[in-house]
Amino acid sequence: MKKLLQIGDFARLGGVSVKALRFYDEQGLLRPAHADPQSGYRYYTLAQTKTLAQITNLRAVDFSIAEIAALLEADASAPDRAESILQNALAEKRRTLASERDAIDRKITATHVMSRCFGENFRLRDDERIGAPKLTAIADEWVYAIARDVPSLGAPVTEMFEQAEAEAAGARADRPPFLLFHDRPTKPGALSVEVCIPVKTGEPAPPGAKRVMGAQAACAVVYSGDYSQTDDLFTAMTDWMTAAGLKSAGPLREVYHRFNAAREDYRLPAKMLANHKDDFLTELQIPLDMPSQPKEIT
Amino acid sequence: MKKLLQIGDFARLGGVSVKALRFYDEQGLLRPAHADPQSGYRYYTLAQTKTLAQITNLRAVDFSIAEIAALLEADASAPDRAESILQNALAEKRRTLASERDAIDRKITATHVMSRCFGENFRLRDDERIGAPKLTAIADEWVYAIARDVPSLGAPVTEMFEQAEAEAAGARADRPPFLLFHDRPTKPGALSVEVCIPVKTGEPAPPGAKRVMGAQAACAVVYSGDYSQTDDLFTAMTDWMTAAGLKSAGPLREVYHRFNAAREDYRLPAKMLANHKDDFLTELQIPLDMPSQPKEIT
DNA sequence: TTGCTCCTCACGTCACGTGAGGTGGC
DNA sequence: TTGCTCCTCACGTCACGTGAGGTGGC
Repeated sequence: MKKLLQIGDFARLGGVSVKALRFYDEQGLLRPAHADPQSGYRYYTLAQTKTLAQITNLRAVDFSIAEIAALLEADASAPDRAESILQNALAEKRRTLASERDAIDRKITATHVMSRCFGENFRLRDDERIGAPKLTAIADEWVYAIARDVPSLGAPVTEMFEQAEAEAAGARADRPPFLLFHDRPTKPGALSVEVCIPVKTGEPAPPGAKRVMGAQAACAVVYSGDYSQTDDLFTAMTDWMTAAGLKSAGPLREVYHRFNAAREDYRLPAKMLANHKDDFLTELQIPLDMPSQPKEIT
Repeated sequence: MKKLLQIGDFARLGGVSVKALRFYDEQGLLRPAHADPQSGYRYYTLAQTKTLAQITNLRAVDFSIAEIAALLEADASAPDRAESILQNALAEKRRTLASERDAIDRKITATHVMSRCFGENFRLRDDERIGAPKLTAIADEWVYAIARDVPSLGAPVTEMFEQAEAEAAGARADRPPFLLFHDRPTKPGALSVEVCIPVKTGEPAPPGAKRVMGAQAACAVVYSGDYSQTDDLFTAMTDWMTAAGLKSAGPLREVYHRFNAAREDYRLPAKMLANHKDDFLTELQIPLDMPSQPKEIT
């Protein structure tokens, strides 16, 4: 005759709450060995500490109730394969935990960066056309790109965009085009730039498309109005970054959220178009060099 | 005249969802610069990207909405103290994040331990009086303790418990008493044991009480019935631990969840008492040496 | 006029914790 | 009989995401 434990005793022995046991019952993870149909009282056996230990051990390393249910199910229905199923699940959980730890490390680094940024109070200048600098991530993008050395910005770049938009038209994605400033001009005085038109990323990869890498961290500022402000703003941003102790890593990016397009046949969504330069919306992004080992900074 | 942005545009520029902006409005974190009373449409200015950047930056390092609200409030109502308030909040968040990272490290270690334990399938032997071994933490405890070298278990230890219960009676806590086996007997053949009666931990610390340290990880087995099984079970547990690649660190602990007490005046709660030895509930706990650097184990 | 964007509810998330109000068992 | 334990709802958590169903603006 097996000894039956009341839910409170079983909970204390197992180091869980009575509420948790009722929840596991409801979820089908751990049914009491006996339940009084009259009173509803739940009774458990010592043998059930095995299942409970499996549950608490798996919960302790962040398995969800659903995952645990699947593992217990495998244990019951396919005991011979259960071991390898479990080892695989543990190995994958390890990878998940490792990437969570990396995410936390990045957050710790970010607090150090913010400690210095906030001293600068997130203010570049008192111009209502200019937003506040923000820390952000830049996603990788599939784009149709044209790279070229140009003598100056303006007309030559516009022409590159016209060409790229026309060629990308069929596969164009709904995301804003941008310009990369590569810091290796081949002729003195020339600018090395690359125009990028985001394209749809279906299978297969669109012909002629390439992948442009983003950045885990970047400093970004949005501004409205014409492009004559770009130079000044870039200088202000680098000053601000210097004051905040940040270093750039990678090419400057100018993103055109709202801009003027000469022709109708680029199939641009209406939200990207602005007829007057006062309505332009542009963003400058500077990828940041985030220290990967924040431990010594305090 | 300030340029007003629709919620969708503002969301895209800020890298957040429209739903998030509505939520921040509702929570009072970021009210739109203008709201059309007729249509309910929300409109934002570029200047508001500053507040949005503060929100997203703080969210990115795990500040809650309530914490951010408090920080923004401080920024608005006490601008001179805001900087130091923020630096303090960041420093504390850093500590929180660091301890979360440590917790994740411990979980990763635990997955390695479990990889080996599950191979042993959490089964010691087919005896329904014996529960499954589980991994658990042992909490620190305030106890009234008596340490002594005894020639054997049984009567001498019972006497120590009687004495300790009697002396601790007034301050006794509702937790089970336990016995520590110290592995440094002073005479050959003698056992060095310490009986521990948990006491209430009010202020001030109870007279004569001492703090017994727990363990971050331990292997534990619950069994019912009399104490003649202890030796066998301890051997089985150490065998199981060896097979699972675990090492003990610290004194064995025997916890008496349900036991026989000769006298009524110890003020023991009824749930701890058992008149017959078949109803005894006892737990053996072996503190574990958890490797703190799991990185090299794969 | 057609799309597109916007609006306000209402509900779901995840693993329980926190009562409320009532009953069963020693 | 008195406490204590147990029961079943019902609701809250946290920061939004996911529709449903409807309206406003270019």
